[in-house]
Amino acid sequence: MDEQTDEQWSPDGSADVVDITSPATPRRPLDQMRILRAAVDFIDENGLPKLTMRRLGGYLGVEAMALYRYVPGRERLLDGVVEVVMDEFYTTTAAVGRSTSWPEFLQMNAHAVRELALRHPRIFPLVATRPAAAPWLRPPLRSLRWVEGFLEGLRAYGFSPAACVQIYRSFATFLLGALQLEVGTLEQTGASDRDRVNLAFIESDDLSSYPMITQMSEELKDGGFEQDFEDALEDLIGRVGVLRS
Amino acid sequence: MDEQTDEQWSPDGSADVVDITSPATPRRPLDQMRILRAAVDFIDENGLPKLTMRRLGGYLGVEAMALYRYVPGRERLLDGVVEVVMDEFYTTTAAVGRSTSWPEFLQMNAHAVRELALRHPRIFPLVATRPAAAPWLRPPLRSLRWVEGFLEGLRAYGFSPAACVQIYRSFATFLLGALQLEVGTLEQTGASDRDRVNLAFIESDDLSSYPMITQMSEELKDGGFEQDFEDALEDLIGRVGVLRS
DNA sequence: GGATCTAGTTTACATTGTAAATAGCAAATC
DNA sequence: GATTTGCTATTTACAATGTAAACTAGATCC
Repeated sequence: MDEQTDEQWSPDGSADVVDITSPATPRRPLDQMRILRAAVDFIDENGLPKLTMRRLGGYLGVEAMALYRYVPGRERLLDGVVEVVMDEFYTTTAAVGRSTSWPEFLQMNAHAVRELALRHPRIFPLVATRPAAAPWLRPPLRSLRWVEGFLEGLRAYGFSPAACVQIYRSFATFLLGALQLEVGTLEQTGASDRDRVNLAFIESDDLSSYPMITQMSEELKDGGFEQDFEDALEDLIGRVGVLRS
Repeated sequence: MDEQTDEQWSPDGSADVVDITSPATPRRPLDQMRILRAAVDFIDENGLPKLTMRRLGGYLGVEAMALYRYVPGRERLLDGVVEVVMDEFYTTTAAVGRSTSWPEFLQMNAHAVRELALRHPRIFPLVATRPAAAPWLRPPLRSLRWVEGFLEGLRAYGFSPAACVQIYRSFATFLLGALQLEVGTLEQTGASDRDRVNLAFIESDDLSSYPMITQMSEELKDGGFEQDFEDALEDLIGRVGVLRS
């Protein structure tokens, strides 16, 4: 199987950089960054469980073992994927800078993280759960550079150092909860498809025995993640305001 | 590997049952519940990555394939693990019932979930991230029975149906964020141990280039999860109070 | 020419999840 | 009693995985 796919890399060359010799080979040599970005794309397209070293190799037109020259192993590769995504996030966010008011600053940052999560719904769980580089970094806000900028921004708005840290933490908690929840519903069941094998050992999923749930099924049903997010964010901002004294 | 065992069921009826190796059961027939509980214990002790069908079999004194008579596969087994843990949670929580006031009701429930997370720190991520039975169930509050009781409680305190649902959602978001974060730090690095291979492709973890972080390193360092949890909970309760009108 | 390095491939192996066939053994049937 | 039936666990088997080690084709330098 694994048809190995005929190299869909356009051999366009286009390398008019300082490169001296002939670009005879259509195959650009591998490098760490290219592998990591390919992994990001691959997971976006096919999901984490499908990412194997061999398949990622095939995706890059290369044997699996070639990857090991640039990446210590699958586990570290996933760490790298997280860092790449967070870097992308950082560069698209750094421009936000100090806009006008601190509430707006928080708003924009929150929305930027949400967009990240929705742009990479199958990677976000990794961002959310992998152990961070430093133990005090709190996922999903785990890029040192980003945190630096965030704290700097808050400081400039007049918050005390202690308040800045507090805000960072609340912010992380809020984003992790809200986005993990939202993103989790996008990935519909993935592994366990609709074969309803008899694992109903504990509770019946017959709703008729749950009157409250039945009664509120209307309200429960509509997702309303966006609204929830905005509400909770608004609330967080309100709470932060108190810290400003 | 897989030592341990050496199967000494004596074929003759020699009565001395002393066997040091297998901990509890000499030879009771398997059943689904026993397997699931063993899986819970196993993950608690050894962590999810170490749980393989063969090892779980060995843990129960049985070959791997024996499990397949009672469980459709590894993926479903993990679903079952989640359900077992949530059931344990439900039974220890149901007694809480309506205590005195709704703030206290929320407090006790929140603390119960936190205790669950801290009692099973290596299982909580499963509870938090596996797709739930119904799409509107929000992890980690994913037991129908529990949700029913929760809504019932809130209703009895006079909240409107819409408010109940809203509270359920905020509650889930808060708990998911706070506990996932806390539990995540307990499992220190797990996969990637301290071999600092050169994956520092993007950011240096040299703190000297991050003045804000350095400046606030004091505040950042201490975990303070307990305090964060209580604060955020208090805040959530405050917000819920507004919904009561 | 060689020698050495570089970047990728081949081969190999232990471990995984799980399908299929098999064996042990109790109760049921003759 | 002997034998059939049914359940339960084991054995065997296989494809897929991560990764170590050996190998190889080309580029670079003496």
